[in-house]
Formats: sequence, C-alpha cells, structure tokens
Amino acid sequence: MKIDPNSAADLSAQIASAIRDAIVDGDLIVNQRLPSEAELSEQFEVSRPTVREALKRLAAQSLIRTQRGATGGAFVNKLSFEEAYPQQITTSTLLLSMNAVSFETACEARYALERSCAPMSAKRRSADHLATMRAEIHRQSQPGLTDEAFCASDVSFHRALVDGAGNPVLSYQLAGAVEAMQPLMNMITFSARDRARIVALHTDVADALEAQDGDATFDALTALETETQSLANSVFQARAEKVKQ
Amino acid sequence: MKIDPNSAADLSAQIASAIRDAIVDGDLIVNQRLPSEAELSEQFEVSRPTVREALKRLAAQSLIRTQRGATGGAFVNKLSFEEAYPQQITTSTLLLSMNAVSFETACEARYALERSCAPMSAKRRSADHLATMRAEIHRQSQPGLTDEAFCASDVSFHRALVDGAGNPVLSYQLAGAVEAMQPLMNMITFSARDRARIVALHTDVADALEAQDGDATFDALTALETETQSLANSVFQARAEKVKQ
DNA sequence: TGCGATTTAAATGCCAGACATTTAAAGTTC
DNA sequence: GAACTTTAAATGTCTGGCATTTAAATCGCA
Repeated sequence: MKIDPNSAADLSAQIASAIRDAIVDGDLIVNQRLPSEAELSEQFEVSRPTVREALKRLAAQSLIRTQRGATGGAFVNKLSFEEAYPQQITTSTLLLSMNAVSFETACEARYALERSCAPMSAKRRSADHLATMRAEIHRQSQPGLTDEAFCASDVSFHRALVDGAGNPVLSYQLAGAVEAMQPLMNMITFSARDRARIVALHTDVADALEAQDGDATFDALTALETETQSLANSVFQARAEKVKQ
Repeated sequence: MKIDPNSAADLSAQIASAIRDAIVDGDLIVNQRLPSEAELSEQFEVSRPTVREALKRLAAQSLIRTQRGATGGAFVNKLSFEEAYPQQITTSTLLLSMNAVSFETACEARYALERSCAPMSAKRRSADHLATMRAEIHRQSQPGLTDEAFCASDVSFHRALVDGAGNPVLSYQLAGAVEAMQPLMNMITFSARDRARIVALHTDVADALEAQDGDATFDALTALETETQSLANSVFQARAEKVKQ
C-alpha cells in the first residue's frame, strides 16, 4: 500500500482510501487488526496525526473500530445491517432535503419500493409484524395525536410491512426511502377526515397481509399512494392560493 | 453546541455528532461556512487536532468539504446523488460479503426492486436508455467476453433499466442492490448456453420496454430472476458435489 | 503450588506549538 | 487602471509529549 505525497488530495484521504480498498478487496478481513498508528505512520511515511485522521474517516463509515489498551488497536469492523441503517437514513434524508426532491417523486419511489415487498410480505409476515401494524393503526386513530406522532406511527407501520418480507437486503434498502419521507410528510397537516381515510387504507393493507393476499396488498398500497399524493396536492395547492391573496 | 468531556465516547466523535445533528436539523445550511478550526477548538474547549479529527469524520460522509487558503474553511456540502452513489455501493457490497448473505436472498431483493421500476421505466424510458440496453445486450453476445466483463455489462444493462424510470430516488436506492450483486455474480461461471439464455431474456426485457409495456417488462424480469436463480443453484450444487468426491 | 495484588508495556486519546502551503484580498508601483 | 507584490488567514502537516486504558507479566504471600 503506497500513497503519492504530491497528489492534490490530502494525505489522510489517500491513506483512508488505500485501507478502504484493502477492506473491500478482501485483503483485510473482518476482525483483523490493523498495524498500530505508529507502524502505519512509518509505512506510509507520514506523521501519526495524519494516520489518525485517516482512521477517523474510516471509523465514520463504520469500516473500522478502535480499542484502547494493551491489545488495542484498529480492527476491521464487521459491518452489520443495524449499523448501516442510521447512516442510510441520514444520507437519504439529506439527499431529499438538499436536492429539493419533490414530494411527488419521493412518494412515487417509496410506494414503488414498498409494492415490491408486497408479495413476499404477504407470504411470510409473522404474527408479530401484523400485530405491530394493527397497533400502529390503533394509535393513528387516537384523536389527540399530534401530526408528528401520526407520521412517526406511519413510518413504523410501513417498516413493519417491509420487514415482514423477511429479506434483510430489502429492509436495508427501503429504510432510507421510508424514513426519509418523514420530514416531507411532516410538512402536511392532517385533518380528522384525512386521518380516517388513511387509517381505513392502512386497515386494507393489514387485512390483505393477514389474508396473505399479495395482489390485494399491492392494490391497497397503490390506493394508499393515490390518497397520499392527492392529499399532498390539495395541501400544497391551498398553501399556494393563500400566498397569492 | 456543547459536549461532555466525561462521556465514554471520543471527543472527536462527540463533536462530529453535534455538527452532524446541526446539519440534519437545518441549523447549518448548505454552503454555510463553519467556524475555523481554531474557533471550533475554542468553542468546544479541545485542541485543534481533535477538531480536525471530527471534521475528517464529517468529510468522510460528504457532509462537509474543506477549502484551503484565505477564504477557506469547512463548508456544509450539498450532498448530491452522484456523491452518495459510491458510498451506497461500497456499504451494500460490504454488507453482503461480511454478513454472508445468500445469493438467493440478494437476488430476490434485487429483482423485487427492479420489478418496482418496470411500470415507470416502460412509460418514461428515453431512447438513450434503450440504446444503452441494446448495446449491452450486443456486448454480452460477443464470444470472447470474460465472465467478469459479462457481469459488468449485466450491471450496466440493469442500471439503464432502473434509470429509465426517471426517478433519482429510485435510482439511488437501487444502485446498492444492483451493484452489490456483482461480486456474487462473479462467483458464477457462465457457459455459452447460459449466456445465450440470459441474452434472450435481456432481449425480452428490452423489447417490452421498447413497446412501453410495463406488465411485459415485469414478467420478463421475473423470468430473468427464475433463470438466474436456477443457474446459480446448479453451479453451487455442482461445486458441492465436487467437494464430496 | 496457586492465587491475588502490583507492575509494566503497548496502544489509543489528547494536547501544545510550530512550520508549510494555499489562496484571495489588500496594497503598491508603473 | 492594470499588473505585480505583499499580506494575512486558513487548512495541511509534523514533532514531541503526556494521559488513559487495558491486558499481560511479574511478584508476594499463603
């Protein structure tokens, strides 16, 4: 592993990149200990702070973990789905907010992805997943609920649907799409009538899953998407009218 | 923004976390300049190297960028889809390899997600997307192609399909699922007959998209999944037999 | 001999201070 | 007024050191 001291890039970025490549290529395997910071600084011919900056970059991506003490050091981290979730969600959320992605686009993506879980979730959902969904539906029908709490419950409902498919890869990929919608949904105020409609559609989804009917689940999700989009449209339109006056 | 010097976590991790929260919450907006490293070290009451380690963590997540020089400093970065892609792919790839996700699970997720693009891609795919897919199909029929090049072309084909849906959120979310499959696909050797079958199925997909027929696209993808799974099964089974002997 | 307490050493975490380099703006000269 | 020079502010890097954590080695004692 060598680096180019004359490159435009920071030394710490180059070192991080070299080690990252080694991990991705399998040259460094899970739980393997990296050389100590002192040894790395000798190998790369840089100072220890520079090595440390590189290691912090890798730690920020959960590629390594560090332990202090006699047998301590930096170890290649076994990246778990649990660890990757929050990162995925943060990134997705920022992508939506910083790139001014429209509600329509985000919503379309979200429901398209969720529909892809429908057949599997209908087949495999456990009683637990179903119970979670019913519980969230019940919470959503409580009158005193704030809009934020309503949206949070909505996210939990949909996460249960996705997890019901029993495919960790799907759950991971969809986490971003589902959770990142929450800030967008929070921009909407839900009237009692709106909530009632959504609760009814959620019930349709849960019923279809309970009956293990993939096609019905698919259709119920489509109906839910249509409702969500038209709800958002009317809210945004009303807001636009108000600005004109 | 305050940190707790007695916490178990590293100071640099705490500082990074505080700044990250400020960005996610919108307290720091895109292109806003953070205080200089010297100022940050005063604010947080730590040394400059510690602040720098924190900033490198954030840079590793593309949340900030730094500029040298007189008007330089650290700026909140506008996270773009282009920047987020490679990270998403690296993470997905490592998740699959480190968690020993089965070919079956990854393949199922990938095709479920791709099918979710089918209706939109059929409606909206540009001539460019279609041309890319045809070109990749042509490459895949070349006799001298290595297995790796065949798989790489496969990835390009599927990416064109996904991008054809014209929804950046979908493209981003699916990038991981599609690209991360490549190392798994690379474990398979494709006979001439296997390749011919895959090329035929790819052609079915392209034809369906050309006809803007969402349902046919959906079905062609399902057929492709079935073929891929059975191909993988026979390869892995043959390999297992060989070990026994 | 065996077990508990102590010491030791290796590693990361953190700091102070300094110098190098880059870059834009301010100043200077013609 | 335009081209050149100077300046200052900021990040990038290095040296050296001390603090803290932790496991292993050592020692003392029964």
